[in-house]
Amino acid sequence: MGLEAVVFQQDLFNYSNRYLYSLLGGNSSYEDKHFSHHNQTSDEANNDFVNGGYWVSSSSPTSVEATNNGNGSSSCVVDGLAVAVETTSTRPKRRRLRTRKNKEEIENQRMTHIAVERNRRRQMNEYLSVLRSLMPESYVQRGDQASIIGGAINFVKELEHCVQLLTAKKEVKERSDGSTSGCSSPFAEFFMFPQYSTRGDNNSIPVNESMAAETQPATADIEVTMVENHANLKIRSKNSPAQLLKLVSGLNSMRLNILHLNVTTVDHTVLYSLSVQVEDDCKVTSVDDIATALNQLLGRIQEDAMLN
Amino acid sequence: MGLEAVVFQQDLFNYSNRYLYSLLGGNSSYEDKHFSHHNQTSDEANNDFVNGGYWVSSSSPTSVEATNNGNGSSSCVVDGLAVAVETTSTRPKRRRLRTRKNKEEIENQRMTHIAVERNRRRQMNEYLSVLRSLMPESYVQRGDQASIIGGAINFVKELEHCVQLLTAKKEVKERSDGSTSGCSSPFAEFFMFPQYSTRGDNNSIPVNESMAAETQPATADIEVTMVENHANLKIRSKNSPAQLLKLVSGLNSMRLNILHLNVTTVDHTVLYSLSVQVEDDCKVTSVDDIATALNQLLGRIQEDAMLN
DNA sequence: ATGCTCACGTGGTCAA
DNA sequence: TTGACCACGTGAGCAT
Repeated sequence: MGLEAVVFQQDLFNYSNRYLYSLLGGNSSYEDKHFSHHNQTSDEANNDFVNGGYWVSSSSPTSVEATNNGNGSSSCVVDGLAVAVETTSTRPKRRRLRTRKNKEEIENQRMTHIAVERNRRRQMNEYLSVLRSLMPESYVQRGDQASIIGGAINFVKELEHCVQLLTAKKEVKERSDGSTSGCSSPFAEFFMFPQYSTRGDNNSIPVNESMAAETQPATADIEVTMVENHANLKIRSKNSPAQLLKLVSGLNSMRLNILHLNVTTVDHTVLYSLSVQVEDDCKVTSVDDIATALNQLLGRIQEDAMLN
Repeated sequence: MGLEAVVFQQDLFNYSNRYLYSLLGGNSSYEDKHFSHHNQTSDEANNDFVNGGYWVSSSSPTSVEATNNGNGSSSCVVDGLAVAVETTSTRPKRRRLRTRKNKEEIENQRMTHIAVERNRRRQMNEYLSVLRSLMPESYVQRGDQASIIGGAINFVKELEHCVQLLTAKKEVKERSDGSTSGCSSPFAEFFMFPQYSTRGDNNSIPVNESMAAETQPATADIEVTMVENHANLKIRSKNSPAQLLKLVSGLNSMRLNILHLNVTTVDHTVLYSLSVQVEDDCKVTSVDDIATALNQLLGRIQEDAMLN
């Protein structure tokens, strides 16, 4: 292998060799590159067609393959170079061996670098195609990847606008007008007359009649309303691990049968909104009883979270 | 400037001049490059800030401008090159002129190409930053541009889900009849490509590769989609006592952290729609794994309900 | 021919 | 050191 001869015929340019290599490897052996690589890329393409339909993010096998192919082609090219220069070099062999190992390692790193970079590009394109797939056609006329994310911008704006509109319409249906402007904490606007509230400025509820609540502090915002044997519960609290599990378990043991449940998490605040059926053998039947029981339950859950 | 001397000390390689030039120009003479080009790029930047702020998808004006600027800067460079060639070459003058013109033009095109490409990259980054700016913080922890569009995928899904929910709620409020194009069973329209389905007419998925699913029958309609470590789960099943409790418990023990959960009950059919975060120590990471685990979990829950 | 887009290989840089 | 990310310049392909 005359590889080393080429590399060290001039010690001056430590880097330019790499460039010459890439030059010749990139230009003269073009068909070589497109042979060794095109197989790979077409395989990838096929793979993506099979997997991509179902969105499986398996990136590792292809990258390994790419590395192998890259090594194969590169060594071949370098051999070609070596023959031409072998006649001109007269260096001792020791240095050649040491430096050869060095070069090998550098080549190795280089190939992994190439593979990694290729992977990165591929993942990006996968994401782009996914993003494109879940947008309506009109937002992405040009398949251009800049246009895709441009269309995503518009689409997100549109969706947000849509959500805003719908929630506004829903809000205006409930006639909860006006008081949403100064709500600093999330979900605060969901509570009209909470039995328990963590907010200090407990306005709009001047004399809360839930005297039972005063014996223990509020662990969360809790609002309970009831019609016949159906109750609507709204709970806003800090999130904690397994909170939902314990809450559901507690309600279950309280003989409150969950019909609808909606939990929404924003940052570390979570809002539970549920409608439950008060079973016949349930011990707590009034709104205040339920609210108190909920407050105790959430207090226990919080304590649990503290300990763990 | 010793740059050109290096470039033309060998006439052998017709292309390598370009490469060596770009090498030295790109690496060693960093400040040089940033002298001649930076005027241009900064002008472009200003211009794009004016246009880009308004979201005008006009790629042509900027490109034209880039071309002009590229001409100016490139001619400068080429002049420098020409001087260097005069001293070392001994060719007749006619050819020199022709080739010089040729070289000039090629250099010209090259510079415009560079400028265009640079513009393209810049525009892409602008789009990315815009897209990032209008997403909540939690969707884009890592400022990575792959993560940005990954987060955008999640965000779009979440928004779409939200819209679907709101419109569905509005619809169901106005009319409770199941006239949605012949869907006999409720919630059937929520499933696009379920991994498990209780419906016999499993059309539109001719050869689903999830062979693991066939080993056991579907206990419910289950659809899992995933992006990064966020998964969206849709489950439709028959209602049974404490089903939700067991489901939440099961997900908890599977290290699937529930971010959003929505359960809706109609008659004896219940639809769970939840978005979960796949924790780092989770054993099931692929969509099929999760779907299979869900199917098993629901099967166990159903068996439990049978016995009690 | 020209413009535009993309994939590629590469060097620089920042953090673990 | 290593790995991840990014910007860069460059050649190819595909449209106008």
